[in-house]
Amino acid sequence: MAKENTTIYIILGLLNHEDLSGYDIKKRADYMIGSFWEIGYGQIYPTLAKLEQEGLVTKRVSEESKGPERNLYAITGAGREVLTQWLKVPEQKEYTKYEILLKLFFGSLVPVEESTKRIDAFKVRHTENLKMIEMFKANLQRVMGEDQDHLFFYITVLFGERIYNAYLEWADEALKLLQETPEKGQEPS
Amino acid sequence: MAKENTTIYIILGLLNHEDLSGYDIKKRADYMIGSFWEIGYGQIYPTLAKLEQEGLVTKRVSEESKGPERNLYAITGAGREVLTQWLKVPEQKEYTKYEILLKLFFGSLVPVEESTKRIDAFKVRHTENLKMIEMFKANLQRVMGEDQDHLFFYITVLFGERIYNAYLEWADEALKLLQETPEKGQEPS
DNA sequence: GCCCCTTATATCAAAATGATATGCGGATTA
DNA sequence: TAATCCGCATATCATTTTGATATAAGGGGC
Repeated sequence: MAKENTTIYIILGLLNHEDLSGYDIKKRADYMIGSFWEIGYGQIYPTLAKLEQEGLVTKRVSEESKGPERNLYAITGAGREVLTQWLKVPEQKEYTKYEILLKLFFGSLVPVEESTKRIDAFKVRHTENLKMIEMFKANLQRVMGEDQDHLFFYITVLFGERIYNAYLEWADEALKLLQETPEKGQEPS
Repeated sequence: MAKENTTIYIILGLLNHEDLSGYDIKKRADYMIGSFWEIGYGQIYPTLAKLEQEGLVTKRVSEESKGPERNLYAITGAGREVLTQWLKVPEQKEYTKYEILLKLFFGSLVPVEESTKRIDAFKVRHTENLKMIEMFKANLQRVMGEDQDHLFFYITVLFGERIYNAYLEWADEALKLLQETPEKGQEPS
């Protein structure tokens, strides 16, 4: 498994639906895959240049005279081929990085309140994320069946729902454990 | 929030318990935080050099004459200070990257079996991870209460348990949805 | 007319990824 | 006994990703 630029496939996958600019790609990606894969301009623009050079996408300047100049990209046959090949390879990158768990892991160095505050903030953040996901889910359920793309989108939304719920359940469990723990026996009795 | 080398704090956190070599750090990290934060030699050795240069750790060559030469690192007072400061800052990096969801998202381009095979492999992988986590949990429950470090370790283990369970539940839900879906209406009737 | 926001492209240093190179010592195997 | 393989241990490198910043045009509000 060589070190592989995954951004390539995200861009090709999005362009497979419609022609987009780099800016559009960022917005689409944030909206549609943002809950499980983040992407920045620092990856998008260089990768678009690379894809164009390799003949997997073509670039044209948008004609609309209003607003700033837009470079619109379109996928080519070769690009579609590369995308399909990638989809047939089973291997998959998967990584998670939770700084909160790192800080909790080393949490015995600081007062317990630091840890509970951290978990509280985590809860707030993911309660918000869960709310968003539930909105997506409700919207999707209304249009499901129109085409099979929606089913795949729906499946990724269900993933988000499960994960955010797991986060919140864990947070409550962790807070309860921290509350039960006597503060190193330093309290006056 | 500047671009921050998190590896620094992992190393300092581990060295805070005992002196370790780069190789030890890798093994400890894999074992203890590997389920939510991965780290490679490519980060460890350069970061150790940087930490030494900044006076946050000191290096000495291990005396044991058996086996290859070992560089043992110890945390300094300044290092402990940096670690504690980091633990007091609430902000936290958090990202997840699931290539499987990317491939499912664009899954309408390939036969449904590709997607189900992918999810099956995902299940196998995480069933294994869950089994490992349950072992950790059982071991920890036996030694809990001995010192408060175990509680924090336990809390991170509970996180893994929740997450892996969520993965498996989602996988079954997704497989069910894919099975229910007619294959683009191409079957003879 | 001025300020702020959104659109839009682009670049850069720092950090992380993932693979590979090198070598020692001990155990297994031919 | 020699050959081979594995675990320990340090290290580096190209590629990719991160996260911040630079630049600029156009539209809306005041």
